[in-house]
Amino acid sequence: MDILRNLNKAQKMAVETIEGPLLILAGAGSGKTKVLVSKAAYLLQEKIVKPGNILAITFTNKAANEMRERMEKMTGISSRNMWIGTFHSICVRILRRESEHCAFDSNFVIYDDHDQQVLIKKCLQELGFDDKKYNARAVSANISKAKNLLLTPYMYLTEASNEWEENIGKIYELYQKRLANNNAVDFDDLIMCTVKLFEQNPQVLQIYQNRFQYILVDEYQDTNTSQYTFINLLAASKKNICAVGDPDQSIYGWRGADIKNILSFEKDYENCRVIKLEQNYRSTKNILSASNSVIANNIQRKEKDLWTEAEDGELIHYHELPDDRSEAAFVVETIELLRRMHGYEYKNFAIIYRTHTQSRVLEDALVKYKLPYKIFGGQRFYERKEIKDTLAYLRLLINPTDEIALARIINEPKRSIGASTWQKLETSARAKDISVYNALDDEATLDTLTPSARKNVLGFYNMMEELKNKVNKISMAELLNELWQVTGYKKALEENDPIAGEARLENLMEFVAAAVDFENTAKLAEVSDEEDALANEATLENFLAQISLATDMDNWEDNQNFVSLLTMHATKGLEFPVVFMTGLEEKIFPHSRSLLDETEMEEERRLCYVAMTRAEKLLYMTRAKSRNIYGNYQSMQESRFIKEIPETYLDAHCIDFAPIRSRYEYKNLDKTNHLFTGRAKPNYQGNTNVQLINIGDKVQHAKFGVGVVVQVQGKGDDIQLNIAFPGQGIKVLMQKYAPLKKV
DNA sequence: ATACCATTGTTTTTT
DNA sequence: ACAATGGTAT
Repeated sequence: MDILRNLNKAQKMAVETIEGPLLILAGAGSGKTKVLVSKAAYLLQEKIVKPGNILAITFTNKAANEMRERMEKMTGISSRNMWIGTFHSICVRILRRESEHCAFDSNFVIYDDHDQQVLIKKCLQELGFDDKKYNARAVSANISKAKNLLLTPYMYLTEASNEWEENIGKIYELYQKRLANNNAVDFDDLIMCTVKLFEQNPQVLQIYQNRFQYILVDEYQDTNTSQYTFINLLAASKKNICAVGDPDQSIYGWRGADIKNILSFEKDYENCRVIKLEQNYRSTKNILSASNSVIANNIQRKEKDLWTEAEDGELIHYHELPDDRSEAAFVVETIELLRRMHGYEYKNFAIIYRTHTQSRVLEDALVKYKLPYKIFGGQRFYERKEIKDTLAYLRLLINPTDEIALARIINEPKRSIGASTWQKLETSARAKDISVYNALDDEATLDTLTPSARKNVLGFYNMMEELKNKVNKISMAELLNELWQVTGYKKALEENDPIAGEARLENLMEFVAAAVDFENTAKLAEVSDEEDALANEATLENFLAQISLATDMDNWEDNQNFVSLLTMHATKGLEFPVVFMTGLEEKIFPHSRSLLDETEMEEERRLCYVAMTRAEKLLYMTRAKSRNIYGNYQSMQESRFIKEIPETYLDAHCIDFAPIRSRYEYKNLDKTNHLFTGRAKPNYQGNTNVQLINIGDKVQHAKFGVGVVVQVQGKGDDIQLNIAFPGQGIKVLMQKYAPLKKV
């Protein structure tokens, strides 16, 4: 019995307990993933459970992919029919199949954060609310909170106790209506709609209850009310639910996660078994002891005893630096030192921080030192303008009622369909109660436009109609190329901005690659999968859904060699030989917004615990005495979390200003012929105009065209160029700012 | 209709 | 410091 061989006693018991409710309290680094994978494998191989009867829910796509891969490797059984995914992806799948019971069609689109804000702003306008008092961000946070608690607009309005809440309720109500008009849902809807679907259609719920005989839930401590309800509905009949989590790692309270869900699991399920995994296989004794000391300061907590057989290891390295730039330089120099002297590789390092903004200084330092790195944060690739534009086109093709998408691209590239024309279209569409897209070829609507606008609008409409006919008939790559061609998008990129356009075109190519990849994977699945063909089909709808739910954490590739930069939240579930925790300062970490609230402070402390326990061998903690915030320097106090680590585990250093400072001031690095020459190629794409330009060179400028350099002044970062552009005279340009390219 | 400038808010964390 | 917005000039 291979599956059980490499497990300790508690782990083995957790795997073998398969009937009835089971709670696994898994401390950091206790082999949680291993247990989950083994359990799924055990069910399939030893208990002959069909893959289709297992539902495994993880917190991230990355965790889902990892589970899938490891399980297939362990058993050799295809996991294709097994439902593994995040709450969101599982719910999309269910909603697509059951859309007949819902307020939308099966080709619904998923609005991201940005689309959501745009729509809320429109609602605010429509209702005549002051968008200063009701800013879109705050409103969407409130709506999200309501949805996480499964409150419909009606319920919210009923419970509203003041004017603000009443108005939020009204906005919420209209927002839902507009979403329905656009055949769109937001992230929170995915879960809430599925729960409502189950509650209102017992016969549908029953189908899924019968199907999912075994349910595994990862990171149970981070479930919110709607997710909790979703799980409970599904598990209600068979009660074969296995929840895995660690209350000490609950860090998503701000997103509605309720730590009570895991704490009351035993009350929720009678005859529940509880298994604790307390042996840590990840970190050294010192790292573990230090982490345990910090988390012990939380009052609201179940005692837990995490231990390890590992050696003591080095003490926690704590360094105080004069400012944020020296902090960054220190981190980068230390990485390079460890790499050269102690045989670490770039991929062994993680630099982590509390907020994304902190990454900028660190990135600067990495660029200067020429280290390869990758920043993980949000959905950067899919948020690029050219990608979002393309997505808007695609969304419109499958769902013409999507007005947010239409508004985005109707005049992108420029087709002389401006704000006033849009206004007329929208007014007319509202009056006739049709979508704006349908108004585009409505005679009465067109009559309200100027002749030239009419021509442009019709041209756009016909173009889109022709593209629409090709959807799901030609390959994704063909469709994309055709789209960029006929819409003139590619041409506009090339012409308007030859320099930046090139990078954008590369992104578009990367997008094609992603599409082709999706198509291939999905086609593979179609062949082998009778049961679930619909959900895996290589359709544009499914491709878009996958993208909406994708993050750049998903494509984490272990074989690539770079330093990882990420937020503390994003590190959950990951581990690194060497971890740098930066910005250990009051107001940064713990964050200023949590200083006054004891509950929030405890969540910050759990976050600290999560971050510290990511480290296997070495843990560095750093802080700056002074930090650039909102553009000017502020003096910072040491984080309380440092004070909570007993001195016996700490090796503290304070690096003051001169003369040591120069060592950590990377500005002068080249001149002093420092020990680091940097061999690796950075994957930094930003400032690529570090090119040698001399008098007489021909250069291409984004706006002025081709010119000849007639004079070069200054040096280093401040090179000033005088360039003669035929017919436009001599322009004086700063090389670092000017969009220039040598020709 | 567009391009440019001034002003504003924005910074927690994410599917 | 920066991005996003809104207003004004072309």
